[in-house]
Amino acid sequence: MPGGAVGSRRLRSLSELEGCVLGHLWKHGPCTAYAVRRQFLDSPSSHWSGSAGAIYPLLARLEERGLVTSKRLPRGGRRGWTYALAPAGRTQFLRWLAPPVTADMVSLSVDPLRTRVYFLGALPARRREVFLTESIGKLRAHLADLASVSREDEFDRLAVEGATRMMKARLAWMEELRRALAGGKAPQRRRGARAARGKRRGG
Amino acid sequence: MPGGAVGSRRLRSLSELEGCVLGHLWKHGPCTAYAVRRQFLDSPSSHWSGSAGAIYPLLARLEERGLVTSKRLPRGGRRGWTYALAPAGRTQFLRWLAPPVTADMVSLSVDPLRTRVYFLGALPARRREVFLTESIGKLRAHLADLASVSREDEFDRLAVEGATRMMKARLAWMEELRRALAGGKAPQRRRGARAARGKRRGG
DNA sequence: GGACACATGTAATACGTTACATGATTTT
DNA sequence: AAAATCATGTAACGTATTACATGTGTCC
Repeated sequence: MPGGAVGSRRLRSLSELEGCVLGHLWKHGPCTAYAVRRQFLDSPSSHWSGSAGAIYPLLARLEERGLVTSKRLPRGGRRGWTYALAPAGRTQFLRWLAPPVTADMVSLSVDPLRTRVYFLGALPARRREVFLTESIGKLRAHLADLASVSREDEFDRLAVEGATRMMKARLAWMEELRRALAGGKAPQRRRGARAARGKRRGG
Repeated sequence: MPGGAVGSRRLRSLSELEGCVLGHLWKHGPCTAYAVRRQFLDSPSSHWSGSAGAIYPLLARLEERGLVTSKRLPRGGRRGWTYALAPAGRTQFLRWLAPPVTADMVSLSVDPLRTRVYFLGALPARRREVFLTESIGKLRAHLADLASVSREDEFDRLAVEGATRMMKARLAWMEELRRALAGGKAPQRRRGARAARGKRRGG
């Protein structure tokens, strides 16, 4: 989420992405910007693309704030730097990691599938079924992918376990949804329902 | 997610927020920008803040693209407009709503709680417990809030059911996590673990 | 009739995205 | 050594956020 102007640059708390990057540095030790990118590039369920345009400037900003330090790459002719967590960065990272737990941390983020369910009444029954079937298929595939993501420590394992549980809940929900809509009591399936609703609307 | 320059402005597909706004217009008929804002303002688990700076310009852009039409408010001296879904907007909305289901629609978005679990090893056991306990408490409160959000139609009900299921999965996961970490086999609880890990890191 | 919330915007800012431009390394 | 891929960035862009400015209605 793009942030506005908040407080004096130095004291601003970390964004989620900044926290993740600092966390990577904490967990894996000094590394290049590209190694950080790869974490996002490789993850099947990362919200961020790990685009170069995000990571390189972000690390530059973190260095400007004194949260990381950089050294020229020692090996070979490759230009570029390795970044390491600075003491101030460690402090900020722990502050970001620890309580208090804010409201936006517990609330669900946007879910494109759920969002569309709100408006599923706009589709004829046939297309709804196609949508649900396709979603369920992709959900299953994604769940299978989750099983093979790397878990380098106990906490990775626990976190992936959480992701898996949520994916399973989402899948089960969509399966029930399909059953409910395909079965007897499908809402708005009687003839003329579409036209009748159309009159209420603008276009 | 902030988008880059993609294709010619006219043909660009809708962002999630644009889809939601058009969907609101489809579902509730013509209304003011503020009424749209309220949907986000009132929802306890919306990713978007519904800030004025997001909605007013967004509706202006949609009008520019011919997806909505506006009329001056008929009632009273209040300035401002009501927006209605235009035929082109309806078409685009249905295109946004329907298949194909893309990968980013099925993958889990960022979850601040889960993100932190990856790095929970950075906290001493005591602070971990505080974090988990506090999270669980807020999760329960949020779940209670979910029970009272408005459901104006069957699809609202189904969507909220999905949100509830995911929240419950998240809660159950965190409860188990707390049990696992508090109980016997807590990782890195032996003395000196922190210092030992510290040597690996930069700070 | 002043205080206060509601409603309607605008301004400045930050930042993640795509697309592009090179340089280095490996493959063929 | 030409081609392909990996790694390191930069540029332009869109857009959500916070903060502010102002007008309108309601409540004491």
